[in-house]
Amino acid sequence: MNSESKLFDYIEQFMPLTAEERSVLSEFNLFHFFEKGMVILEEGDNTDINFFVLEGCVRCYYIVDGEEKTTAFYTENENFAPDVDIHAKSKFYASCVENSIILVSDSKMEKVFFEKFPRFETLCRLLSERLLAKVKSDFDIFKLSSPEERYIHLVENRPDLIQRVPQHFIASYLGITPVSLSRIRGRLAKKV
Amino acid sequence: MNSESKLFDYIEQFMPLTAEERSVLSEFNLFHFFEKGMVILEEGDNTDINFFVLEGCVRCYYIVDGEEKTTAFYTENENFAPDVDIHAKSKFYASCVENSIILVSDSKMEKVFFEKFPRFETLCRLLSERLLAKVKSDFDIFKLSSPEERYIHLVENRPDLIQRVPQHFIASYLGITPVSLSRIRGRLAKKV
DNA sequence: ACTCTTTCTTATCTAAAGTTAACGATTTGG
DNA sequence: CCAAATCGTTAACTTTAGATAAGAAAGAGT
Repeated sequence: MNSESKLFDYIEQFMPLTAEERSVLSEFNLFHFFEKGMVILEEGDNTDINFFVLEGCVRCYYIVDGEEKTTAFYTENENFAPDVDIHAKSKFYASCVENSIILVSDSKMEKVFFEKFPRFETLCRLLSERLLAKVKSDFDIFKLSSPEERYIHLVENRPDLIQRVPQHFIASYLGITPVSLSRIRGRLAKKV
Repeated sequence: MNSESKLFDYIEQFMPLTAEERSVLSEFNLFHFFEKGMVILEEGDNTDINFFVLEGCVRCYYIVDGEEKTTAFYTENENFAPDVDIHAKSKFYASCVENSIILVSDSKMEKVFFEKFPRFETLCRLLSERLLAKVKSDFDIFKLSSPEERYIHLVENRPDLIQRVPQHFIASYLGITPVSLSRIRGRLAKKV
């Protein structure tokens, strides 16, 4: 299956696309291929940009005192942007954990599309609200849990991440150090 | 200033309201007054409900093993809903930390209003996207910080909360126990 | 004023996370 | 195929959080 049909398939989970909508989407030249390790966003970059991961895995991280601190992973059909304020500067970096196909858009494309197809605005509002609820709920669970519980939760809910992402990235994603994560894994292995 | 003009003022930060829009908003009977301590949402409640705090302060919390675990506070001009899926059941509680004026709406009202005034959909999308970015950023900061740093961050960024909310609620909001927060405050007091 | 609750602090002990450093194992690049 | 970098584990030690209990301080209700 090619990249374009993956995108159409994803959108059609929520609403069917007309031929015209497909064609306008195609004209945007949205698709970009990035190799593993490539940095697609840096601190200080312009924020009028939106990423939608069609295939692969992207890691977002801050650099604090020279150290990378991972805060998020985005995989198939997840999207992210550095900031809502398109005139701001990004505070974090993003790089590809794997070879990835990513849709890159900006507010101008978005505007054209929303004006041409207003029902997309509804879709985006719903997706945005849904995502907001998910992030809030994840945040709640994070606060309610100990590091060990957070790791268990991740293993149960995103087992793919454990497989495809190096462990020291997972550690800061869990808000702990790599050493600490290694110990937690050791403890859990003994318990079984 | 009455409650209604506070609402209009808030919306007009983003876009001017026509007389008709104001009148439709007024007809909805959105305004509700709740006294300090009142529980406005319980675990298991229907989720087709949306709260917008016009005045006062609401605390959201889970009950885990019989203990209240606070995860969020909402104050002036902040809104929240128990879930995006309006057919779900709420997983958390919400109660008023202070006497509060709250706008309570549901998806039916929302739909009527969106259909009558489509540009509200744009406003809501933008607000939702903005909020999403804020929650994500807060989550990032939370993960990057130790409990002590999180407390300092809260004191610097939401000093009002420290004043108006009992400390043991703040503690679980910071992901720690009340005892631990008390110690952190003790440590910080000595350092100065 | 007095009691009862709520709230916060303090102390003790235990458990776990942070820090640093050292050691293999694996991967990467020449 | 070797050298270098990356990645994960382990260990020693320090710091901090969790659990529990006890007590002080402040508020609420009678």
